[in-house]
Amino acid sequence: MPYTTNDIKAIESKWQKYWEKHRSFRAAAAPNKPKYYVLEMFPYPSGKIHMGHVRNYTIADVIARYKMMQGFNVLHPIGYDAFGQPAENAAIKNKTNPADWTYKCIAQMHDELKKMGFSYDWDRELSTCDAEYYKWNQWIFLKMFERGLAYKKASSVNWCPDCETTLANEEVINGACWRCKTVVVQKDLEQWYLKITQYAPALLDDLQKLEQWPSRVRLMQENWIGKSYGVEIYFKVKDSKETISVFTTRADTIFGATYVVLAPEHPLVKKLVAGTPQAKETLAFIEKTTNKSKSLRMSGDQRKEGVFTGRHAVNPVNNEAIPIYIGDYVLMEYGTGAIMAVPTHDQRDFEFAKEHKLPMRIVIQDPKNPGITVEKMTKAFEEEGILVNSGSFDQTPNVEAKKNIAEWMQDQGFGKMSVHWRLRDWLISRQRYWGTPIPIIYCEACGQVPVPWRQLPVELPKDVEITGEGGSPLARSRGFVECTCPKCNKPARRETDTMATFFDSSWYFLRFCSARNNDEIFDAKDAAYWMPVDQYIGGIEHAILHLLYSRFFTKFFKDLGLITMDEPFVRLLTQGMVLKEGEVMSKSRGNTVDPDEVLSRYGADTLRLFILFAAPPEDQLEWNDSGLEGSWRFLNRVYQMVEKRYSSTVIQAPSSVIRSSTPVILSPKGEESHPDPTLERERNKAIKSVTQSFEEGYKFNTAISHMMVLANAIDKAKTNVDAAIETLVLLLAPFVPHVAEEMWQMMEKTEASIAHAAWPVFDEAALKTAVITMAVQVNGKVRGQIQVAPDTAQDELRKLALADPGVAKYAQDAAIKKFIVVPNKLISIVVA
RNA sequence: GGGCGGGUGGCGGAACUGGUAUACGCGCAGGACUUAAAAUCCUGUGGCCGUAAGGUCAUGAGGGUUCAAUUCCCUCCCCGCCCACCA
Repeated sequence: MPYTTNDIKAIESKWQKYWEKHRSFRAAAAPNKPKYYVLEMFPYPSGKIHMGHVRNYTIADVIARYKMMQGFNVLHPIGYDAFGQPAENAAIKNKTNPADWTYKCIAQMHDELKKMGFSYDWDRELSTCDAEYYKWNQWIFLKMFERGLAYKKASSVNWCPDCETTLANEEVINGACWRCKTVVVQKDLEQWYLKITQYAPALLDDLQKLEQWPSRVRLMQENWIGKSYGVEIYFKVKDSKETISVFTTRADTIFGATYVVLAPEHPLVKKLVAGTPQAKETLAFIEKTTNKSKSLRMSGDQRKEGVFTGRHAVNPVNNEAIPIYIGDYVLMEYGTGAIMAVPTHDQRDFEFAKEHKLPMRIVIQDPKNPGITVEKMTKAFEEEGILVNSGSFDQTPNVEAKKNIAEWMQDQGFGKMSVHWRLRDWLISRQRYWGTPIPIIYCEACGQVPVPWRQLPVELPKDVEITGEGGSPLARSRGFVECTCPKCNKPARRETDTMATFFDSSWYFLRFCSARNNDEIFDAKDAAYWMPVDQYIGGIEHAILHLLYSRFFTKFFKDLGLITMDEPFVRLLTQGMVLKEGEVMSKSRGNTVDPDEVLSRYGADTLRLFILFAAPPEDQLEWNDSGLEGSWRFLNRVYQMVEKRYSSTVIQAPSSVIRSSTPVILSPKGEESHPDPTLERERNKAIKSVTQSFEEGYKFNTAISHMMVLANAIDKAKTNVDAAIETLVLLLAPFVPHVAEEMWQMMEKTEASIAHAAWPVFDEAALKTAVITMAVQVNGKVRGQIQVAPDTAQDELRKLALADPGVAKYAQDAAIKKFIVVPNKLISIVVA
């Protein structure tokens, strides 16, 4: 009797209740038991889960359940990344409070996750917007403040006009806000930063330890941190006491420098142009450029604008006086904010030089085009070549010269070798309400005063109206702002900015180790046992942001002596996107499939199975309704197989359901003593293949196909199938936990729940066959097949192969030049 | 512009270390059951030629190495993602 939607609903809710009642997935540290920490990137609680969540968490759940069956002590927690702007936007729209809205969403989300049957330890569930959680954000901030790692500075920052808040560099994507896509502008503001740059070397070097991360994520982080070796070269300004320091990675081209360019924001600019005829024009240019949005200014193939300052600089290597320009293509934030321009060997300089008719000089000869002149160049030559016009360095390959010239300049005092990083400090202040208050008090007499430990948490006031306008909402709460200085007891005011929400998610994996501990951020013993996270799963979009910040926090905690490991995530899996009709499923595109609808029609197990079967976890997944139907069919088939065999304890289907007319044949249990060797081989093969699919990179799609093969073999065998069915149910358990539990119960096994039954093991000997099929090729083409005993001798193989009629046709009368045997697989005969 | 992935039937995707390409599923076609349909079950299913046996061509295109190439090498085309005036 095929089960129905109602049957499946009954089965799923029955087992969900069972797991809840028995707290089946509660984890407790057990120092003598091997642990496994599986974690998915926790969700923002929007209230409804989407297919991306379902995919992410299903992958994690299968891994968690598999490891449980393998005997690991598994920690698999869940929580909510609950601070952030959507709650504020919703509050404005619905005239509610962000807290009320968020907690309502969390409750909904919680129910949806339960309906998927995920094996979470619900006792550790947490929300970052709980004061008992964000209290520790403040604690961390103060620890950083104490060590000078959290500091406030005025600078030009990224500002999203739509969100009305500042953004970190990592949050600016193509010059636009990562959340709302509004073009980001620059603003001069005093803001809080975390000194992540102090950890730049460790963050870079330790990427090597992350062998089990996708290499592209490591590469993306490497590029983001952006270490480059080069030389800072000092150019004296002619007729002045000033010196311009430029940074270059191309010391080999120093003899080709024909001008110097400063960023418009460079502090020296105003001093240099003062009193020159060019002063007015220069200042106007600076005004114009700095008002331009950063994204516009940085967009690639733009005309390079700039002006001459009227001053000259002296190239230390040849004492040439070269003009000093200001150009919009030079960025103040990188290097020294000044460059030496070598138009012949740098495309950007080349374009600028053409635009402004500046001189050029070739210093690296193109081996493919040795006679070329400056006039004939159409673009910069940026490849390897031999140095010319470079004094005593002439005729050296430029790669070699790079090092030699750098050392020589350093010896001569012309410059010093240095390293520059692309990574900037992390701007964490946000002018928003729904986040962790930054625990700082401003006192006229004492300055920035940290909130004393025992006063934590600094709680978010509830009486703030959220309007979405007019700066930090907290500034409008007098009760919040007005306070007394902890040092001198005089009236003072609180910081009204809140922390970026990425702060919250940078350490939640540690909190999960002791989620209910209110005396400490986490228990050192618990963290030592559970950490690091063995398997982390989430989207590639966090390749830089969240993963880099989490690594930074982990290193900081290690320096505090709280933990001993220096990397938080041993193994990372970045799951692919869910597409529909070739496009990413998203609300804005309106092409989403609601997991709830699928759930109410097919149940969680079918959804889980389909999602895992349709594509390897890292690849994109194309949604397909008939594929879903196929998964339903497969589960149904297996269920009937078990039901037929073990009858009685079946969920009673509603009477309205028309039952199949075929009578169920009840066979007495325990009658089998000699399993069919073919089926036994298939059974062992399935265990081996499914286990391998897990161990070799979580190829769930092939794992499922192997289970299907076993199901097909059971169907074919008809009798003596008990052992094979049992194996199939066990293999299915991590994937489709509810149906597996139900089938397990029908089979009346001793373990009450299959979730903690042992993962099956295979017998290598059972995989052997008495007869194997070998393909026979003649001149590279398969012409026949022969059945032989394993490891048959060559002579025998030769005889048998040539006796095959198909082979004989091509090889019989010909002279055999070669006879190649791939043991137990293939024979290749080469004839003249 | 730079970097990293990819390109296999009508579709999602398999293929160990170079060893019988297309596992498994979807879809499709035919059949069984049914008054009929749904569901279920059985059979077939890369293209071309052939009644068949069989032959032949196929893993983005072209070349190479090899007894043997989806896999290794060279040239090129296309798609996706990330970074991008970083000196």
